[in-house]
Amino acid sequence: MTLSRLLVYQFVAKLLVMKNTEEKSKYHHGDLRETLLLVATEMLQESGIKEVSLRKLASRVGVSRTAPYHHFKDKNALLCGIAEKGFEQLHQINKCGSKLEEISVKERFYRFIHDYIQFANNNPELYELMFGRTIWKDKSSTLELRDSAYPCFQFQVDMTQEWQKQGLFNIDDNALRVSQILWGTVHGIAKLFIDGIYTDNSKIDEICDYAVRLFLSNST
Amino acid sequence: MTLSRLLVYQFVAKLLVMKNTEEKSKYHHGDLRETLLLVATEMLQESGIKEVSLRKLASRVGVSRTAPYHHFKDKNALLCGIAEKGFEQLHQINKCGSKLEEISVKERFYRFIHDYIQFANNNPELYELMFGRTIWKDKSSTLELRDSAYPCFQFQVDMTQEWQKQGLFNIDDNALRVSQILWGTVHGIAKLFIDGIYTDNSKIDEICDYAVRLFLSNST
DNA sequence: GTGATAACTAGACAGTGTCAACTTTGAGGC
DNA sequence: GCCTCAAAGTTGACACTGTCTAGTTATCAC
Repeated sequence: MTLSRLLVYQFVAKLLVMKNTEEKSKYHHGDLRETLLLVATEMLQESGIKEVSLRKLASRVGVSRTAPYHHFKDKNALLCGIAEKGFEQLHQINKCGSKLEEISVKERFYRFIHDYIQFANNNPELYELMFGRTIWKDKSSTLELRDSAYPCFQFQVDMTQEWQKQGLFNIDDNALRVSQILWGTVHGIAKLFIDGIYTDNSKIDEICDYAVRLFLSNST
Repeated sequence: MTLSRLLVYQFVAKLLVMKNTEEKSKYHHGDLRETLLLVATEMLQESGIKEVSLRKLASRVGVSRTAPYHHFKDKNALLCGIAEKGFEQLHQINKCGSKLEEISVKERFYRFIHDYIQFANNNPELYELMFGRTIWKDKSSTLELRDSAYPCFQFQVDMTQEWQKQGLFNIDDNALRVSQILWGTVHGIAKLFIDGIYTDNSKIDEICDYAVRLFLSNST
């Protein structure tokens, strides 16, 4: 709903900017909110969250220091906006992986673990932000962020339920709890990698292998 | 308790300073390095890493803004110093848990998981610092930090080896890899709790139960 | 056209980490 | 006991940061 309104707004804004001449005054940017999110994500991926400052962002986009405040309540809201898109991406990856019907359940389970950790590894700074306390602790998470993150969380529980039905895990176990352990595992491994404690990236496949083995040594 | 220890410590430090005359000049603090670490840890636990600034710390200790720079190269070095002590604590907890010979291996395994997550939960800000990218990424970790952290990491591998010998895990598996999965799991769950994504602390015991069950459903 | 209002700007303030230059102090060699 | 010197502590300064207030400009609805 907010998204659709946003899209309408962007469309209108672009029309307005291009209305007469392409060299229309730039006092109004036209699509500043989305541009800010894009450039901020770029800065994040390039040089880490520590280098993302509203002032640098603004100057990079070509607006004044305080312009972003008309689109985001504060810096936290901007960060939530970035994380939002991250969750949409991750959700998409999970959905794709679970759809592969030509491979066995066990392989799909491996794929989930592997793709998850790979996503974190390919987008370390984004992942750090998405699951960091900066945006989650102290109820600082935006409503929109929660709207984008919760379905992603829920999907992991749904997948676990599916795995139970297919015999990977005990059907009598509480799916939420099992999912919390599984997610904890991939999250923990991902974190240890991207935080620089596990350093040998070339071992990711092997580690995923072991994870699958430890969890499934009893099944099938 | 931390506070009382701090006060005792400061008292002793002051005693040393006042060795001869009680109104000895306070120009030299006497034990600024250790006091800084203690008070900084306090500030960290009280109100989070975001509230720990060198200037506030200095004023709280009663010295000038730049005094800490004579004992720590920069803020990062101070944070490493705090984390160092955290690792010593965690190592101690692990060692204690592994010594309980009157309970079964399986119970000791449960205790490891439980105590680990409990430690993180009791010291969320400290744990966050200890394993955060702030001090680990970009080779910013101090030599002293690594000296205190690596034995702690190694101990988890040693424990895993012990568990293998006792039949909890396949003896032929690579102990390092198994340990990486196990540690990943407890680390991930701990992080999800302290970062505010898993919110129901009352479920910690149950979650630990499930973790043990998932890993050990094949053994014994 | 005419408000109203959304979008944007500049100025200001209180923070931050850290560098350089200066002062005080205590310990060790004479 | 004095003198030196390095260690410990000081103030001033700089370049940053997020965010508030007040003012300006462009655009939309009427």
